[in-house]
Amino acid sequence: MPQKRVTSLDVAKRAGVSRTTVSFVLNKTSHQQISPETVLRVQQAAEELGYVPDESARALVSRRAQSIGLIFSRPTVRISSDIFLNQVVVGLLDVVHANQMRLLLDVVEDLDEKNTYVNLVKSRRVDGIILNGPRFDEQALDYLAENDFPTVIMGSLPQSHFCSVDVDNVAAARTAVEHLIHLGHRQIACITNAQAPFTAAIHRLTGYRQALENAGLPYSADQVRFGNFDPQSGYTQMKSLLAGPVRPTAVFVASDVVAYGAISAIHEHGLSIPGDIALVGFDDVPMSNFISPSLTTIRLPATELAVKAGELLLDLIQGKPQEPCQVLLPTELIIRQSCGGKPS
Amino acid sequence: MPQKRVTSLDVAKRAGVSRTTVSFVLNKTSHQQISPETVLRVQQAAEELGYVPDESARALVSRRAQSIGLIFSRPTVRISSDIFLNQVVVGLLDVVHANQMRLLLDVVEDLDEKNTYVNLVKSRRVDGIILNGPRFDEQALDYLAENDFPTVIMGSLPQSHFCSVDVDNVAAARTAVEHLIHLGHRQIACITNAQAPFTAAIHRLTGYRQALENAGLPYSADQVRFGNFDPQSGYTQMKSLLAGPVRPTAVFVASDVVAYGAISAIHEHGLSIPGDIALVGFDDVPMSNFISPSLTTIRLPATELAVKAGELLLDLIQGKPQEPCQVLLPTELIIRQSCGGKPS
DNA sequence: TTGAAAGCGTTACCAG
DNA sequence: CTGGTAACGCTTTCAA
Repeated sequence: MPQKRVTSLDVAKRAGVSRTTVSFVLNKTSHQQISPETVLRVQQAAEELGYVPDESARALVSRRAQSIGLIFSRPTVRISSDIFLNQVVVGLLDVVHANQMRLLLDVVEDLDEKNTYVNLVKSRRVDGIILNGPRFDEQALDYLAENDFPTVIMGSLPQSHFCSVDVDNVAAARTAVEHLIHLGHRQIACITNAQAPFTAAIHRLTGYRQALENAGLPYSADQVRFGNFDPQSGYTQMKSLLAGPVRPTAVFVASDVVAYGAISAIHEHGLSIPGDIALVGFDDVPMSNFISPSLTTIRLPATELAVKAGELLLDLIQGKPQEPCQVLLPTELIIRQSCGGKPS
Repeated sequence: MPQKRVTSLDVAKRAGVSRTTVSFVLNKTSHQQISPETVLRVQQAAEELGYVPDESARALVSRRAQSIGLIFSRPTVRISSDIFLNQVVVGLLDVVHANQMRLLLDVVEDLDEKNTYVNLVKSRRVDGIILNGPRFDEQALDYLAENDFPTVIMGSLPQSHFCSVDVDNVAAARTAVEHLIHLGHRQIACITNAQAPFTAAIHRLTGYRQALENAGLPYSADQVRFGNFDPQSGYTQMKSLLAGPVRPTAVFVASDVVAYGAISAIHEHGLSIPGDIALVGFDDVPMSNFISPSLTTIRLPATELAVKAGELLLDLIQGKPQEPCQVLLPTELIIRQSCGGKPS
């Protein structure tokens, strides 16, 4: 007989009070004044019995699931090598812990209408949702918007009125490419972090283009490739770039992890970094300081973004008026060895 | 007025039937025979109204939370750079999706008694638990054992009777070190993947020791360091190893990510890999094929482990008799460049 | 074949 | 200050 449940009634009996009183004590419902000794008796009884309230029952009546959903908007395969996500989880875990809540994790695959986060919302399993890495074609969000369900976007979705937390991807990418330009590079290629539907990919690409154009350099689609979250895609796209008619002297890879693959392809081609080709990444994931060559990159405050998103969401859930709702956190160019800006 | 909830009663009214019928239709309770046209009418009504049952209510009465908990037994900081976890999440997500369940993520920090998974269990938030990376001092598990709550350990916990899914860490580590020995190395150091309380760390260390002893080589604690899940620890411990009196010609690093740090330290010391020092890792995370030098390592079937763990857990939850409950999956030595076993 | 009614364990209102 | 009692939305037994 597993799970001999302890209910609030058991606690009540043991403490010689009613269920109501137990509830008041355990929830610190201070409206009602309860004698200190009763409080103690109840607490003791609860302690002895190892009583923990049933969350389903509590959720049913309080209309609070006491948990939030973290949704990754991408196929599961694209999660396997994206270390960036770990930092998001860590940040969110901290926030939910601080608020006695729980974290539910899910994924929405390409345009998968069946298993969307809308179900999560409608079934009241979560009190709010954080959508990570939105795509332009995000459609299920409309429902959330109409019902103004507590939602925070991690990333940017133009023309949406959701609360969001992000960095200025355009500016950050521009900074990365400008660094390359200042170093004297003129033939600069770009491998994005993800496919086109992902907003961050387009924004970083835009930054790349702006930097080129500001410097009077031509932008050519021939020098652009789309990565796909993992090193393999970086490897493949870099190969493709190297097979082209003009070899770039520098590459801006809009994701560190994708850059690892690009580095491998460059080495395999017998070229050196930064000697033959300079490289700037994006994200500054924990390994980037340790690989060879160490990667010059844009630091993204991943955990802070997550924490901010979590806090914003909790405010939303608690109905706190939250107006300046599009938060941008700063990025930073971290100069290491991969573009020769620093002694090797 | 956010969230104008649609209840089963609304559906019933619209379909011109009772709540009972709605429930029967939607849950395919085939015990009762319902006329096909009624079924259709109900389904249509539910569809039109966008009805999704309230999970709290359902959980309360059915005593099923329809979700499982994935618990990482380590401080959150130790999650940030462990890409291995992503694969676990991916595998589990697949399993829960296939079973209309959800995945709840949590962490238990060092000996943190307050916020343990026991609460998760007692509050009925999850129907079962997967504990990833157990420590020897895991104490909260006792409660689960006593109440035989559905639990699967990812990793090994000696003397426990829980279902578990793991690889043979001892044998795998032995294989890795034997590879080094066959290559002619005699002075082989070891950096573990984690601190001593983590069972996997000790098991891999044991494999290292066995390989040495089988080959008649002396085991010396001087040649052993404890990593801590991240590249930084690998870097630090490798520095410490290099500062010692005897320089190893090979190092077995029981985690790829930790190995990245070790590689960096070796390079910084002006030594080459595999020329001066050969390296074998453990895990075969997605980047290891792309870094320089590419890492010879033990492939751990991470996703498969997770899937197996998830399936085992679901069987347990559904009360299916599950006797051969300690599953070991095979590992494989992947030879790349970091120990010179393969042309560079 | 369908419907009425009784809970599931909690919170919260309203008397005592 | 404390204790009945009515919800919360669903499933399920039992009648009709």
